[in-house]
Amino acid sequence: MSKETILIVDDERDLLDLIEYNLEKEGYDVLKAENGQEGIRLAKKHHPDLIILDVMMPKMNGIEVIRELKYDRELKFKPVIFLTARSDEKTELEGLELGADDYLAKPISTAKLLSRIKTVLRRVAAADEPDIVLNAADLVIDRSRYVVSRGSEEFQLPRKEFEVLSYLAARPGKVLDRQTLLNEVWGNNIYVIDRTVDVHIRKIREKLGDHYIETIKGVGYRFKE
Amino acid sequence: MSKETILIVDDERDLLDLIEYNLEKEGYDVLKAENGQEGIRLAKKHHPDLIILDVMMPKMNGIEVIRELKYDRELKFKPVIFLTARSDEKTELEGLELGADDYLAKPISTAKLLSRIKTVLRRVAAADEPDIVLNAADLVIDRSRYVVSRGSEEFQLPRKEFEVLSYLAARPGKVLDRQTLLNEVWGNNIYVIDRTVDVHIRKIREKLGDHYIETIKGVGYRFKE
DNA sequence: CAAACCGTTAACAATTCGTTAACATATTTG
DNA sequence: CAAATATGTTAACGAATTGTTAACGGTTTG
Repeated sequence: MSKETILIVDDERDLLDLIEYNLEKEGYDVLKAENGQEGIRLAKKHHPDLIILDVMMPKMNGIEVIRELKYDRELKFKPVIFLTARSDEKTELEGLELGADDYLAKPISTAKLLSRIKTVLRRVAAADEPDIVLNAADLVIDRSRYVVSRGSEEFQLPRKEFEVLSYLAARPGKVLDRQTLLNEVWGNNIYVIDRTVDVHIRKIREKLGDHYIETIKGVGYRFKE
Repeated sequence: MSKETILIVDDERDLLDLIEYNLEKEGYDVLKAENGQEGIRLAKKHHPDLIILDVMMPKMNGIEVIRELKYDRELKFKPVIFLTARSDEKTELEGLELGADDYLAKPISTAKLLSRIKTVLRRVAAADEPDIVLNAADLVIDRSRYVVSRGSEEFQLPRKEFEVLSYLAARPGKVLDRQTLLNEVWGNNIYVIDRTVDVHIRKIREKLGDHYIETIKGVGYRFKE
């Protein structure tokens, strides 16, 4: 098992070096970025296992960085630890979908940061990330191409339908209720009526046939095993 | 056209930091290793574009590092610049098949090192271009002449349009979001709004027809397979 | 030095997608 | 079986995304 790579994004060079020193001592590979743009670039290039991100930065702040990273399928699910100087920044962060993320108030304690890092990395290691190409029933779901195919047939599903299908197909046999689907596909704090899920399921069935997704009445939906 | 990554392996921490400082100033990504083992590990993990390697190191010297790297398919042809303290070390190195490599005598001059790095990287970049002529769909994309042709028709695309088309056409079927295109075609430290991509796509479609590049709404663009 | 060209941005138009609401149908429960 | 509850289905609206055009400044070219 190779060392894990951690990307630190902070505009204070001193803090950057301090964290680097401590993380390297713990055996992590460290990437440093002094601004958001650079952080995004390094993240896209090296796919770190964890990102430590200062919320308050000139030009592009941490929240903007996160928004940007969420567009990248490879990085969307990377865990992030936010560094916040003021508690009201924390409030602002709660508006985002944070997934496996965490936050830490400045001034940071090195011991606390290390402890958080280990916790987050352990949690992520346990979670199984879906494959880029998913085989489910007689379908091939290719996330990098955004295409669903069955034999030589190809289906172009709009984004939400594609994501709902992906999520279900990645967990065949498992019944997922609407609220879970909304949390996982839409995000934790987007407020959308749960019947919206039904409509997307309907559209997926219309395109692919209705024998892939089963309805478990009173509970939710599941992808046929 | 992203930044190039350079791995420095040297047991002198001061020299390591000095080189790092200068390379970062020049816009390279820098990885540091203080011994051969660590250097090999970082090389395998990050696939740097160039390796700067001290010949004289305790435990595992530079020559052993190279022997090890030559076993790795991915790293076998990576260019290496050796730092040698004595001229007889250079003699020893000439016994190896070094390919695109180079030497530099210690104590090193920063200016000279930078100049060598640029030369080596330029040479590699020229040889490294996957295909000078790219066949995609019914198009022939000639990188050396900057011409796109379909049968006997020839199209002269401006540079950015040409590069966007090339990048997409080299990865048929793959959906590329705007940010990725900006990073890869424009480069990482260029600040351009992502809608600029749309305009270039539009112009490419205008010239070649709109059946080559598909829009994946909410995600990005892809070249038709 | 003027003209042409290129890359970028901004503004507006067109389109698609996501969501909701409303009604229909199915299933469960008392 | 009737009522209550849950899901299926459709259509329409609005928001989000992309298409398209034009203009501006910078650079290259004749």
